[in-house]
Amino acid sequence: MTEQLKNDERALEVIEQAKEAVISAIAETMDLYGVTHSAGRLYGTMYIEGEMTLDQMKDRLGMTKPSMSTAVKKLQSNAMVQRTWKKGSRREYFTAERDFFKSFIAFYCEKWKREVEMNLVAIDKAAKGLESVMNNDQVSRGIRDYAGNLHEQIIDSKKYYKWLSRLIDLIESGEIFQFLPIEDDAR
Amino acid sequence: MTEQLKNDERALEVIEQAKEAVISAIAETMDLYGVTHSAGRLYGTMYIEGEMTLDQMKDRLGMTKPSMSTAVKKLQSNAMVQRTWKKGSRREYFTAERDFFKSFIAFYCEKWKREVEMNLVAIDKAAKGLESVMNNDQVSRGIRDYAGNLHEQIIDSKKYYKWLSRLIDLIESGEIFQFLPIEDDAR
DNA sequence: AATATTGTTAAAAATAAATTTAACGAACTT
DNA sequence: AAGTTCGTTAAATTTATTTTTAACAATATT
Repeated sequence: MTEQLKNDERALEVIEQAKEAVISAIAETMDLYGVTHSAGRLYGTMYIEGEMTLDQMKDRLGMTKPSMSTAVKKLQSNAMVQRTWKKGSRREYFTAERDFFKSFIAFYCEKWKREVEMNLVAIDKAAKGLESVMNNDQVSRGIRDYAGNLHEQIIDSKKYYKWLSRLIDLIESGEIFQFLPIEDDAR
Repeated sequence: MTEQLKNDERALEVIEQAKEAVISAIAETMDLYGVTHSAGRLYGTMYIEGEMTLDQMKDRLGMTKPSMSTAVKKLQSNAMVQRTWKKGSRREYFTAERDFFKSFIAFYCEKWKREVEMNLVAIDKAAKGLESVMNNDQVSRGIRDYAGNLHEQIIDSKKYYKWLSRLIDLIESGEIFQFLPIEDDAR
């Protein structure tokens, strides 16, 4: 083996370790937010390796094709992975969203929207029931007061959901980057 | 049974349903962010019922004390629940953070900080390895270029982590409420 | 038309996570 | 000091989730 080949081999090993460090950090990070570890690893791998097919994924991660298929679907549903078209090929290629700002926006806004929606519906439903108790003078004072206190508490929490809703708008519209610009000095 | 008692009973039933709606919505919401369903239910219950002991929790949720103990610890670690002191009592009382803004800040900033920290460490480590390859002229051109591209990609991603870091500051300092005030018109 | 290739679905197996039972330990009470 | 109360820890159990194996459907290739 020539000197050159040995150097190249060592270099490739170093590169693999570098990739591994980044992929692991991404996977662990995503773990924090309820993404399964292997979906996180897959995202990290695609982020580093670029466009991949299901077969490439299964070889790279040492898993089966069905699990790649489901993991990729999950990531697609979070808008963290997109399917890409390759003319002439029947194969499906997938690309990780490389712009973390877009991933951030898609991931959080999606969840926050569901949070706002679900809770406002529940609050309105609960508030109606509580109001019917509060306004029924056939009911004991103590119980009506109790309903009144609960009512006040849950109505008050709407402030938060409305604020969250405006935060979503601020982020989705990109307006947030006026207050908090992306800086370019990443040394 | 008197008419009054029947009305009260019905009213209490309506109140229970109202609570249940709110608690379920909170639990499902927290599920989205990787909090287990029962920890979510516990938080929701404490949010609605106020201060509780472990024994009250286990009775209310129909679970055992050890699971309440661990769930409450998890919630405490997210700053979503605080221990409260009761003079004269040896018992431990716990209160859910009722200010959702505070919960929001504690929950996300905590995770985002870990995300920034972990990834910046990994990136710096990876970048060092890649630089050693890029600067080694004993290594083939193609491999050095490959390392260079990876290097550029991961260094570029630091922009995002730095931005996220500034977002954390903005939120933790409360400055964000200047741009995005809490509105009080929650009708 | 028969055979590959590619991706998905469904049931089974393996793995991981949550929950309980049981036992312990600390702090108070008598 | 002996007995209680309250909370935690550790092992065992249960439950839920992930992963695989196996079968299938769709599309292309021969």
